Amino acid sequence: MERISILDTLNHVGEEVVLKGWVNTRRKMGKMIFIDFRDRSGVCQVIFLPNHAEALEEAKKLGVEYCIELKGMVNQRPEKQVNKDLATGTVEIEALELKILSESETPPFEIEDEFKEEVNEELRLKHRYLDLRRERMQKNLILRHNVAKSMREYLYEQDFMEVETPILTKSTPEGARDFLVPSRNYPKKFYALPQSPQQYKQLLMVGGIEKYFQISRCFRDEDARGDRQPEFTQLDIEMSFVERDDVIVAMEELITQVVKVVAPEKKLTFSTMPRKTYQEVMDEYGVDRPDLRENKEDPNELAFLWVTDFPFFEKTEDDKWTFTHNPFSAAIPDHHEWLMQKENIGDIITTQYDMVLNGFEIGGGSIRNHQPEALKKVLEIIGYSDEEIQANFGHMLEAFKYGTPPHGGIAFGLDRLVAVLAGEQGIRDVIAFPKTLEGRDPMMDSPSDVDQEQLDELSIKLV
RNA sequence: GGGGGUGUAGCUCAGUUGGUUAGAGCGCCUGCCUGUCACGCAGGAGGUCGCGAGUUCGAGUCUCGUCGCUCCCGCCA
Repeated sequence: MERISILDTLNHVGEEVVLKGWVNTRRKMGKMIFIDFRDRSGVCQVIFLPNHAEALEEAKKLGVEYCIELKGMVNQRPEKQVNKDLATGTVEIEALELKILSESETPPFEIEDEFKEEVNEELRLKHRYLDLRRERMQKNLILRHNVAKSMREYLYEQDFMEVETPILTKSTPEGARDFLVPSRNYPKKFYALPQSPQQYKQLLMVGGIEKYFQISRCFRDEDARGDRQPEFTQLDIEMSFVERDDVIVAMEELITQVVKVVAPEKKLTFSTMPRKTYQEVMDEYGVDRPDLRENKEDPNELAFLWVTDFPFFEKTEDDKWTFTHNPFSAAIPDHHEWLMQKENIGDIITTQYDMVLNGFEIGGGSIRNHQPEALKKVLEIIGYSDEEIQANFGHMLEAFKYGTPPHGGIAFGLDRLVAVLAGEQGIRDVIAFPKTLEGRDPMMDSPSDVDQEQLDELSIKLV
């Protein structure tokens, strides 16, 4: 007989079924035993009665988290025994046969935690495989899966192409600190893990892909936060032949559609996302990612907002120019001449747009400089020499010589978006295997020592 | 790199002015229980009070150091 899911028992009243899953809780009542039986779909109650003595005898051995296979009869519960707190509360499984597939030691923390307190996070991470069995993490990962799935479905429908870009890539001087990977074939040289697929996706536009997306892992070797991990996931998008409004409209439709599909219970504060300039939000709210919810206590309210018209450059402490967001961005058309003449640098506005949700920056992008001369001006303004420009960005300038389409795009922080939709404070609870704030994995115990032999192959000497 | 919080049973925590044998709830084990669903009742096991020094007749408690975790600032194009 084929296994069915626990939730599906509702559709099999009066039938014999086979269920597989885990023992959530036990209630031993002398001559009969109840268990709450759990699989990915939910929980239902099983009763072991003396008229099926063999199963009852086996059930006496059961502990929590035992993995079992069960043949049973799905019975409608009498009116008085219905459990309104349980999705399957109108039925009950009368156990006929029980097979223990796998015993379990007593878990280090309780899996069934509806009324329990928050468990120390490091302990959860050390036994993440058990933490993942808990309702909270199951819900969050299912939500995350649904978000990614609906993003893909929408983008496929809109004729976007999914393309993978390298994880072993090149270190660049600007931006966040890189994670480095030593090269064996080229002693003393290093790959870097990508901080984002930015350059690759633009080169895909040069390559004629026109509409690209990727759910891509990004790496930044900076100290973590509740909403920042050393590795995180972006929905990365780039489009050719578009202007700023085209991207904003398309992305607004994408996100609105995703929310509608995965979280229909959510209410949007604004039916179309308001757009405010950086100057406006700073004047009105004092932050560049204001939380515009009308009722911040309402867990189902979502206030999206576009912030645009950021200054392109700002001064560093040592009085040099640096870019505020992205060196590959174009200036707004009205300021393009200023950029080309390197005039009024502090007043130049970039095409950068950020999507803000309930006070979190969940996405950002821009129209790019597709003319090599314009990109070169940006790099000159931030103080790179011709040699540095050639070494670090020569491939971009070279590529842009060959009929580069105007293009622009965006990257969404998938972890943050899912965290807000899940009502979680931080992104670690929507990532299957996150790192601690110090960048450690307590379960695998990484980072870790390596053999001398490995170091020798890489020409690395530890100090 | 800086600042705050925190560390006591498997888990979540309490622990008075420094006082003699360190507690509770949950979990776990044993027994009883045919309608429980946060089952109930009776009994039981379980502690390097993060680690190390110091003060003291006496330290979970005070002092110093150290380590872990966590939150924030710096940082994060």
